[in-house]
Amino acid sequence: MATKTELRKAALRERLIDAAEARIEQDGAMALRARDLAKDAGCALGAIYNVFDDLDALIMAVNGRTFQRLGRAVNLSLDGAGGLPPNERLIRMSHAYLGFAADNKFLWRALFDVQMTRDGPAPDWYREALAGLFSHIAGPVSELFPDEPEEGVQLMTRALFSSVHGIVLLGLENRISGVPPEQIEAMITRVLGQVGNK
Amino acid sequence: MATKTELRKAALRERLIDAAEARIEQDGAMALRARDLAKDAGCALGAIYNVFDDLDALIMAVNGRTFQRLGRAVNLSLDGAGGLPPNERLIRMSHAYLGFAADNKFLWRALFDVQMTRDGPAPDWYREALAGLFSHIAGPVSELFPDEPEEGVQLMTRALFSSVHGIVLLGLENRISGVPPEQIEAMITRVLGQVGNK
DNA sequence: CAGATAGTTTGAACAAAGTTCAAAAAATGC
DNA sequence: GCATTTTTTGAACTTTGTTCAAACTATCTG
Repeated sequence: MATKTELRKAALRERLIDAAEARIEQDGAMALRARDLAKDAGCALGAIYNVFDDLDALIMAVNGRTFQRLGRAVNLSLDGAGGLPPNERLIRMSHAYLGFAADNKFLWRALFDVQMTRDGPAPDWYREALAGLFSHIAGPVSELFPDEPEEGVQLMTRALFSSVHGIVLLGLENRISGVPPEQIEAMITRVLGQVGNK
Repeated sequence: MATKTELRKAALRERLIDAAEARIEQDGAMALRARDLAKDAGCALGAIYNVFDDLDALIMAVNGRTFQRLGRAVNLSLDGAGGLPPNERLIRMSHAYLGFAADNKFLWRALFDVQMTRDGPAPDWYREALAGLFSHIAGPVSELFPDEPEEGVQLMTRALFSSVHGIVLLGLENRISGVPPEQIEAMITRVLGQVGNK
């Protein structure tokens, strides 16, 4: 049953995720402060810890939302692209990935940053969300390599995702390399354009 | 002139970098503690700040060393490989990159992690070290694409480095995906094996 | 409805951790 | 050998995440 207390708890949970999402979007996950969040959500400092184990857990909750949005963005890029050659579909998805990362820099980075801090394995839903992304890529890849066994397709899928991820990661990191978005797009296109050529 | 004081300062600097390197290698850059370092180096807590602006600057000094070692490792992989086809040379370098990252996980990660925390651009020597890595890749790439203008070669070079970096990054991040090293190697080989095929 | 009991929320207090800076120690100059 | 400058020191300050005894609220019972 949903007691009054449970409802309040759920509402607070929501408000905290909202606040954390806004703050991460603005300043990045590193800049999250428990006291700021409590103010934003209109609750006591300690209340955060009645709802989340720690701030990392709260960031992970935000990551859950971000993963949903990322998945939708990548999916959307395939709308009406069913007839295109697999190469082209891979490029579209990757460009969508780049676009999402560029538009949601801090939120997107939080997706991969937090994991590095933690010790244990990522939660199940997290691994599943990543697997979901992979599954979209596996389609075109298996079309590109029809003779490849299942295992090889999986490996290639993972490899291509990682490649695009790396290009986006270093491309957006303008402290290190700083490349304009059109060039990042061009890099993806060139690398993926090669794939499957005999 | 090298006064006695300056010599001591230089020696302390060295000891601090040694200590920080050892600690990062063991537990990662996140686990660096100013008080631990002071004990390790046999100096006062405040002495760290006479020699480095802050702990980030110390980590960057360690990164300097790590970059040197990484550069040597990648170079070494080309020893006696001058006659190999460019594809093969790219694969060798990338495998060396993977090997270094796997053997120096925390130190290698510090190379790219710290930048994300900072605001300003990376120091000159850092960008130059990265450019040095790129330059080794540019050779084989321009052989693979002889008709490509300089700019396109640079773009492709950056793209390939980023791809390999992404594969290594996600491959070693076993909280997220956890792939055995041989498979990471296979992923690199497959992606780079495609490059340049017409 | 009042009082007792169980559950919830609160924010002051605690425990790190990076950084500063007045005072002590050391080096240098005369 | 004293005075002055420079260097080194570590206690103190600040900022954080996190805890937990106390205050508060809700629920139950007669």
